[in-house]
Amino acid sequence: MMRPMSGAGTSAGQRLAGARGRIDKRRAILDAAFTVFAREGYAQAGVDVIAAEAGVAKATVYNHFGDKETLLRQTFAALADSALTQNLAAVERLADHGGELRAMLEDVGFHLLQCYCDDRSWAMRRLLSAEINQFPDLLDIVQGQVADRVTEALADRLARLALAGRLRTTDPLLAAEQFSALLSGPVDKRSRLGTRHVPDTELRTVASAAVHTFLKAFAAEPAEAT
Amino acid sequence: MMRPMSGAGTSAGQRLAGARGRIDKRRAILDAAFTVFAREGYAQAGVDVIAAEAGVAKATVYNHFGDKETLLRQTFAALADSALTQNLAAVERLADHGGELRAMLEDVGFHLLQCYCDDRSWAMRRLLSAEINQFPDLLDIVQGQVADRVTEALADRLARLALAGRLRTTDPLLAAEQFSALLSGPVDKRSRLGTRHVPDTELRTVASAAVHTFLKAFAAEPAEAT
DNA sequence: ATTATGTTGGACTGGCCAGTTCAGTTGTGC
DNA sequence: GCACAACTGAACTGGCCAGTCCAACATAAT
Repeated sequence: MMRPMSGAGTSAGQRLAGARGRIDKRRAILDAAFTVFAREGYAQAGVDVIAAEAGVAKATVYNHFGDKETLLRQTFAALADSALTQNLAAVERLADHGGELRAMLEDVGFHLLQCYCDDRSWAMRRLLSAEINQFPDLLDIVQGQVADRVTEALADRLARLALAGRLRTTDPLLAAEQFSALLSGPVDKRSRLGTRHVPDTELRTVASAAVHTFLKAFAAEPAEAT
Repeated sequence: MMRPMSGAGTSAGQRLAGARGRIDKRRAILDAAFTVFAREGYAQAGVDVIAAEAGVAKATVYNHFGDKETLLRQTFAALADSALTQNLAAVERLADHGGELRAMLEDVGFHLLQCYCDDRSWAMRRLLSAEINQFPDLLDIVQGQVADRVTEALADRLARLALAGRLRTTDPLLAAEQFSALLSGPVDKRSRLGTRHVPDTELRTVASAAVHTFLKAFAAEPAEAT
């Protein structure tokens, strides 16, 4: 029938065409797998359906991943990887370049919330919840490789702000945890487990409220009026 | 074989024995269903297995609930009902009887965390996450009937404290949301999606930290040193 | 006793799906 | 040109399970 991949591959670069085609298919399968897993659940998801979604034969899926279980793990690994990058980028906005502290915190909070509310992000958490009993090791991939590192990175930044005298805290890790909690907690209810899309303006409102409370607790100055 | 239910039923009250036996079986099935759903997931859970766990024939399950889907819904309804009762009981500990505010908040926080960390509570949330795509209405049962009401009740209590001049806030609902967030957020990471049991001492620590931050933001007095 | 209702175990149907196999195709490196 | 590796489509096996049906049994009310 149609064989778009190989055709497209050769048009781009002949020497890499074979490998490129293979790699592209791998990515296509991982993407399709996540889409279908997220939509139907791991057990419900048929490998045939994933293959169709990826535009690939079922045998090719088994060729790349061996069985459904490792396909799930690889899917999570790929996902966690991209989530980590995005979250760290958000945290890195928190630097001590003399700007106004409140605005900076709100900015970081907003971008963290955007990561948190991303469709794929919600789908991943739901899938993890669903399969945690059958595959406890998935939790290590997600929490150990992503959530913990992000919190740690955030704690680092807060510690430097405390050292610079702009925040007051003896436990930056606790501050980071509570900052995250103030962000994600209120948004949890509003997004109905990721079912409802939360618009950016609402995210900014939540971020602003979170920072307001956070600064009352941790600001170096006695906290100005609101 | 064995027929323990009817025997136990008649020993209690002859007239109700039939009905009682039936009701007991209904409860047994609901309990078993939740156990198995939680352990294996909705799709994976065999109705035969649930029946066996309940000590009942498979046909009896269909007799009571018609099909697997309504069994799931009834299971959630029963669960949400009991969760609501427990949570409201925890919130009601927050009354304005002149006691020390901080201690009272820590007490409420601790008991809310106990509800939140209960095994069945975690299992319910995981199951909900897993099946939200196929059964979006389950969310209304859980969030609409439980979470929202609890937050509302908490907001009521906080409003009365504010009115009595013991807290300072113009938005008790926001305060309630942030209080909940400061409690559940830090515990989320520690409990590994309910996989790990969090000991009471740790819950007290988290509650104490949450109240500490909360009071810095919302206490009527400028906040004493810690 | 009889009737009605609920329960039981077991057998049975129809459908779904992971994973395999295979014969045939395509593009690449040499 | 040839050999090689990946890919394809399709058929096939074996296992699992929701939901139904049935003949026999228990219990309560009349």
